[in-house]
Amino acid sequence: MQEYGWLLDVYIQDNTAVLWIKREDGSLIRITDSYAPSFYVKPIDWVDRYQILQSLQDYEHTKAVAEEDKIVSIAENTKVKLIRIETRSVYGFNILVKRLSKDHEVYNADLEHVQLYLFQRLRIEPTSKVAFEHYNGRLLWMKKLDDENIVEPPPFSMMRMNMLYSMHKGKRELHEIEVYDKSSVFTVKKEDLIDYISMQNPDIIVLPKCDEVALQLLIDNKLSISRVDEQEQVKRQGSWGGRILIGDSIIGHSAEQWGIAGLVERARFGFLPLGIAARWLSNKTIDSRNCYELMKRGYAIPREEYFESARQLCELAERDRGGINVTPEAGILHQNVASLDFDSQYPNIMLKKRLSYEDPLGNYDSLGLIAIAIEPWLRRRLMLKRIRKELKKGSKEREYCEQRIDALKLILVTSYGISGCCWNRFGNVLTFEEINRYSREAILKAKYIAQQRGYEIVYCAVDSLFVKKNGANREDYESLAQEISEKTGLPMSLDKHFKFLAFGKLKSNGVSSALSRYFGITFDGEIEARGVELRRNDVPEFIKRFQAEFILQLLDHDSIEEVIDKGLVSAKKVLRDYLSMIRDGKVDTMQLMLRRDLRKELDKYKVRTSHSMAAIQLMKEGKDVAVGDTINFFFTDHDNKNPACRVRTVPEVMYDSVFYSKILMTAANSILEATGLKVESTKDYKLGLC
DNA sequence: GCATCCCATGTACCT
DNA sequence: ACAGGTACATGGGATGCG
Repeated sequence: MQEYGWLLDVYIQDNTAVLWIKREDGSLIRITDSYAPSFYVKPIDWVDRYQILQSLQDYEHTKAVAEEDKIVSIAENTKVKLIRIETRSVYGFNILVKRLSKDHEVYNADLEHVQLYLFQRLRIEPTSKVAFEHYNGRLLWMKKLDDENIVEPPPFSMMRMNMLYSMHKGKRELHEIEVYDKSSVFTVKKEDLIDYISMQNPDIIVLPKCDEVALQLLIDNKLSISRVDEQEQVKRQGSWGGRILIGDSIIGHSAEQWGIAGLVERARFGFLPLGIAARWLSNKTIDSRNCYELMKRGYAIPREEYFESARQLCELAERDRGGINVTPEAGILHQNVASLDFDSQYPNIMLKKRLSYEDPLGNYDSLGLIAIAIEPWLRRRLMLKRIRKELKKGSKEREYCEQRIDALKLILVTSYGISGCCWNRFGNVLTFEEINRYSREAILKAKYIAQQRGYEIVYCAVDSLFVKKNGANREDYESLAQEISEKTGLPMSLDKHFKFLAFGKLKSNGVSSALSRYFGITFDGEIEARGVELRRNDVPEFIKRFQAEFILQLLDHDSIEEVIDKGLVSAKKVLRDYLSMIRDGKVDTMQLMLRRDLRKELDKYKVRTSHSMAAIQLMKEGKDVAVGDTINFFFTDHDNKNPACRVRTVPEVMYDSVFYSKILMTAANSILEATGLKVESTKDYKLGLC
């Protein structure tokens, strides 16, 4: 009987492929499929070939041995006679690969088994909508159904939880679990958790420090997880018994930011199970897509094919340069500025110029590996952007759409980033440099065209151009972008139309302005900022709120005269209000917390940074602190000689009002300095302080 | 002997 | 194990001062 559903998870267990499918009625079904792992080996000569074939004939681990013609290098593209070894088990596979790879080139040998199964046998991306049939739980056939135009993600349910610990006889113990439901939070006792999970029956469970916590939970609850390979299952691919377990912070985003839609997008691009797609970084994810595309085309995957030739230093200096930029004038308030951006500049360059690892200069017209891997996804992202325009702001559909767009953006940008990276199996520095060269060329051309049309260049960086012209309106800027698109062959569009815009001064020398540090207000009345305090994650909420308010009060006016007359006055009032709030000790300490990530083990810190000191305090209180944790702390005595006495993690002591006044002033000053607006003297405010 | 400046270094965050 | 860039604290040594 034919059934329909979505491919929730796939993994290899006990030498069998296990597929979990979420059916349309919401039920979950587990189906198995046979899997015989295989790889290739290249004989050195005919004697060697004979020996390999002989030695494997009746070997206990081999199921079948055969010769096949395969392409083994993207650079050469010619077929080579390889020996294909099909093994009886994952164990046998590992033994044979280890033995043969000592003296031979082996192929398809360093991919995960689930990848080999998906690429060679199932050939359907996990999370896809599928039609299938099974007999007694054995897969008979499965077909991918098209759901490419549906913005809504598959109906996978997600549950997010947080662990609360308590101290018991000097030992840290899991006490209860906080579970986040759509809008509410409630706690579940440890012993009730498994019942609760069974009741809610989520497909995806999001939990902090996924692997350790998940394993411990399952072991604590004696849930048939004693077997080593099941523990491996959880650790390596984040799935267990039809549920996907992922960490709460995934590749730079939280699980919510990705959303199921974003994760599905990543899984489909990587041709990977959701749990793996959620934990693998971009290099591996893109490698996965590359390998799939190559295997589909008759390639055997080499262990490494990274290319970098030795070159003269002067040649390097000439070629290996990043994007150019024109430093903006700081200290003045620009009016009527437009920012024009090349859309997906790097991916478009790679495609248009046919640049790829194997053809770094784009000499041949054929589609290279990079284009093969990303072209469909660049097109898909454009389609999603078109769909987004039709979706209402704040609607669920729009959010799904945006999650997909963001996930693809990361993949596309990263495919440029890894093009010349030595960790990339197929990487080639020449390709990377050539992309940069075209990027420079394009932005130079854009600059030239804008100047020809009488626009003043305010700022120009890798893929964006800030221009202004007296009396120019939105349509003028749009047609300029249009012209640049046509002449460079790379799509460019108007991003923001600023009423007022200012660039931050470089803190190090105070003169030239900083790259990518600006703020302004658009004609839609929206504040836009890059790089300044209010955009920084480690700055206290109170300071960020202040700076946003300060900029709004200063710039939300119709003319520069009004900014000077009214804006400056009301902004100064905001500054005074916030300063007195700090001075009077009225600010909620939670609003003054700095957040900083612990990026290595505590004992590895050479410098006693404030957040590492805070982390030590937390540890002494019995909290568990680990790499990757975000430390929340605030300053109680910033100038204390002893770094350990400067900070606190819990708001039991009064904050250091001098310190917070100082950074508030800095946040205000960097705005005023950037605009060049004269305040009599910022010392005035300091007087009010002491 | 102590405060202050200078600067390399370490660390984290942003685009 | 994406690249490239900035900001800013720390702490040891140099310098200044009494």
